[in-house]
Amino acid sequence: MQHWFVDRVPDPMATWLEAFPAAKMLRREDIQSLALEANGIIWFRLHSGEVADSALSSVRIKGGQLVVVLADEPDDALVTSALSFGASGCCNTHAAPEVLRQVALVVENGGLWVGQHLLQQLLGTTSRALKTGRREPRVDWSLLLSEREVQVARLVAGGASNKEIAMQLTITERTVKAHLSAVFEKLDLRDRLQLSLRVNGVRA
Amino acid sequence: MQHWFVDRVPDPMATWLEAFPAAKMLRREDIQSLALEANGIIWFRLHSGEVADSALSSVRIKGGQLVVVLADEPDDALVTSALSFGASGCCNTHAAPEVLRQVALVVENGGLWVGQHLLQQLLGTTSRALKTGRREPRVDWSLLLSEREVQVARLVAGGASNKEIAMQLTITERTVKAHLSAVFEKLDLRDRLQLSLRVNGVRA
DNA sequence: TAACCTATTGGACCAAGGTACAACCCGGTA
DNA sequence: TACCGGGTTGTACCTTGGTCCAATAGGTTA
Repeated sequence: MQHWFVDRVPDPMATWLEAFPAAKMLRREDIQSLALEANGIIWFRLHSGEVADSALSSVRIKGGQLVVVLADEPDDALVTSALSFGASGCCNTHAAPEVLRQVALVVENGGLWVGQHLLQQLLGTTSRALKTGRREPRVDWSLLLSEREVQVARLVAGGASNKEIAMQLTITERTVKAHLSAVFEKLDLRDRLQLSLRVNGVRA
Repeated sequence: MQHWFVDRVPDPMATWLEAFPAAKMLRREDIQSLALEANGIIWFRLHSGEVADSALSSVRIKGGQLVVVLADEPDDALVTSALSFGASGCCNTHAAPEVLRQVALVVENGGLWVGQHLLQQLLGTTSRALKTGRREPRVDWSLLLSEREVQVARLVAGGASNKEIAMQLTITERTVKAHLSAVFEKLDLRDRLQLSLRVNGVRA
């Protein structure tokens, strides 16, 4: 699964790369000329003030191509217009890496990703689940760790080996182990696979 | 995150345990007396012919308690009534373990899980993403493996060690390794963490 | 029947993951 | 100043994961 991030500027958000290290950046003007395989997700960023229609019209959504809109200021109107244009979802530009992975998970399985507020509107019900205020099931792990430990944890969760992490962060493999030991201790996990499940939200 | 499966019968579906090995089974009559912590998901099974209202009325959805309905024969009416009753989603009783994990992922993050058909109805749009017929992005891994290899792969993906898998399947740890080597070979993966990402759909 | 796939196991072996104990540097704080 | 936490690294050691080569056995298919 390849990920392309399309923006007006060539620099990706740090969170995007954290979510998908292998992702590629594209300028909007480049997207036309490039032949993208169908097997991937295009993340199309909409800056503040932009509307979905005019910006997205430059993208030819070919058969099966999945598009997710990253909105600086998402609202229901923007989401619906994005969906009606053929996008598979819409989320916040500054969403955390875990959220982006979750969105990708849903989208690549043929699902649509819409915000809760919109769903509530659409359903028109007094769904309790929408009102229980469960906003923070993920208060957890990243808050318990130091900044460096979070970096290591995310890379591990993405499948990287200690050696790869060491190179990426330009530190010793030994230091990676030290951070990981601290992470395991703090989160009460026994190995990197458990950590991956925790970070990726697959807790069983 | 604890999972409880509530059914009229005490025997869980095999897929449920594959998805959440640590899940607990409950009879419907037992659910009242049991004090369930808020930190978990209740999977409530509706058999063929049952309607959400009458069956679900036995469940007291306390503050923050997450409920997902497992329907033998889901339809839009059932889903909407389940949601309006306070459930966070509704999916098929016989859904694959990966789908169940995905549903859990969405729900525990405060999302709602609804079928695509319903979403299409609700949106009333001609969303292309809903019509591209992308039903099988996951044609992949399980079809490439033998039955035994699939079992091992799922347990690995859930975070189990070789020793644990060996005990669970009552085979030697050596045999587990053999199966895993075969799995890695067939799926072109390098280690168990990559396998976990693949099975759990976290491919970056 | 021969060929083939799957499941199973053994032994040897190497690589990677993880722990224990200890040390250094640095910035903030009591 | 002394203390503490975070980041860094080292040595040594143990455990787990994974591979290679090899073998047995049951079932299916050409």
